[in-house]
Amino acid sequence: MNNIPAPEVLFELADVFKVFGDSTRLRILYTLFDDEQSVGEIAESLGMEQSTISHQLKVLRTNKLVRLRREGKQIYYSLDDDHVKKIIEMGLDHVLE
Amino acid sequence: MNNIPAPEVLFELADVFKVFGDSTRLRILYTLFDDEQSVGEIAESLGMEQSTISHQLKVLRTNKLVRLRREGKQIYYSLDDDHVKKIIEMGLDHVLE
DNA sequence: TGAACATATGAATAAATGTTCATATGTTAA
DNA sequence: TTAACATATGAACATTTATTCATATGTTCA
Repeated sequence: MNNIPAPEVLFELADVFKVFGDSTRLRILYTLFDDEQSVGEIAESLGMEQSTISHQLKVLRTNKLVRLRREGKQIYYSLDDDHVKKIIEMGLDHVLE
Repeated sequence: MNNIPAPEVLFELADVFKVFGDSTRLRILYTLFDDEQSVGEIAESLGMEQSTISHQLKVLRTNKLVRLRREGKQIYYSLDDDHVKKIIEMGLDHVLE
């Protein structure tokens, strides 16, 4: 796996890491580590504007890091797959070493 | 591991991912996957300005993703540890899935 | 010492990005 | 249908960031 990936893959890869590269998005992801939460719950729990959370959830969604489920008026977000946790764990290992 | 890390850890974590979130830096890291390279070699191989590479190597160095070794006039850079490869592999898995 | 070379660095600029405010969209219940 | 609520979205603004150019620093060799 020593070759540089094709440009479009490389840009996608950079984009994925960019998504993890913001503390607000990391906090949102951590909030979803245990179980799904509605937009309002996340905003409340992080003490941030609903709008901010919504914008960032869109970024997370676009990059397939979270998925959503509608239930009545609320929309519940959850982590999309296990990569998310693993990537964060890897990063944390590096920071804490 | 369900708790949100302390703010300063969180910011560090975001910073690390930020470093991976740029295609130039990813290309530099890939260039170093096999073995060490001098600044000039990297610049040449990527077809970019020496100055650009030097600036980005500094970012990589600051975040402990690469280390350097001086040999005469040249400075050879190499990956600092295995986390680097692993983190990139994880990201790639996510992109390619 | 001085010339040649390799790398680093500072300032400037353009582009990307996170947050806020205001408002739109969509859902529920009366 | 309308009111109330939850979420999404667009525009604006401030901040961050990647690249370039010019130049400084540091090393080798004559």
